[in-house]
Amino acid sequence: MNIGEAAKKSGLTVKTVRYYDEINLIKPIKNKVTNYRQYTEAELAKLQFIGKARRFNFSIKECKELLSLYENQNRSSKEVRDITLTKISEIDNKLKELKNLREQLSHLVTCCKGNERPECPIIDELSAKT
Amino acid sequence: MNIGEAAKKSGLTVKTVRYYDEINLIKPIKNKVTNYRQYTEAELAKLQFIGKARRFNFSIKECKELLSLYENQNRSSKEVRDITLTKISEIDNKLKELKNLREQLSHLVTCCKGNERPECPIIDELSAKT
DNA sequence: GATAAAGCCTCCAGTAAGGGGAAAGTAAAG
DNA sequence: CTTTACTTTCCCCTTACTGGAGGCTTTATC
Repeated sequence: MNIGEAAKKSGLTVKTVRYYDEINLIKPIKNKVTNYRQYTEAELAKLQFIGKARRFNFSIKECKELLSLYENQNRSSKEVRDITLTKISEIDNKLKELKNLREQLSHLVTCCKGNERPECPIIDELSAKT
Repeated sequence: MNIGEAAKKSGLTVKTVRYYDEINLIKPIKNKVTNYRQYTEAELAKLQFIGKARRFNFSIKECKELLSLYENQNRSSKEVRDITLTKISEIDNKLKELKNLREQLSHLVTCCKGNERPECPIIDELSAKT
């Protein structure tokens, strides 16, 4: 199938699919005459796999790893699980950081009257030394 | 003061400070002879302000807005508060998204034995249609 | 005074993961 | 035969810097 159909069926954009070719993630064969990319069903499945993994917040590099495990029938499930656990721990760190930020910002907001006057504890805090 | 001192006192890197000059965020005067950037105390204070705002997850564009409010003695605190509220709501969206991801990933992990066998519910899920 | 180290300068390239758009070839429909 | 839709490559743009090369200036050491 052509790239448009592959994109539609995988829920990715044509640009994205072309990009995945460019970075050697999913390289379809090309029609020698038209120079169009030709995607097989197996390649479509991999595109869908990548799309889903990306939605799970895996980076392209991690997607590459997962894809090679996906293609390796002799993989150990431990390898996949370890990558996933690492990702979860990254997410946990990000969550902690964002919660902390949220708390500080919302504290500032409660201190700020939010009126037409110039006195503003938020600006004061941002201006404070240290 | 020279850029190195300004960087150190603001907790930013020299590269970053130079970048802020390049994007017209904080533009110091330059010594005509040596071509060195010369930072005043006021500019240092702004660098510190930016550094803090960046740590609060404000984008450069938002920092620019906050900085102009910081410099405007006639600002209304409402303007500052509104920017901050918007930022909090962005953080909330990100939090929701990450929590959702974490839940799904940790569900997958509990389903995966993580042993030497190839059967892996994580890969299966990533391979699943839809 | 010579030299070396540190600090500063500009310019170029690269990051992640594509998006936007131009110019040109190809295919399908009316 | 023409229009429209699809595809191609190419190049620039995004965020917020970071790293490095090559070349001045200043300071410290011998």
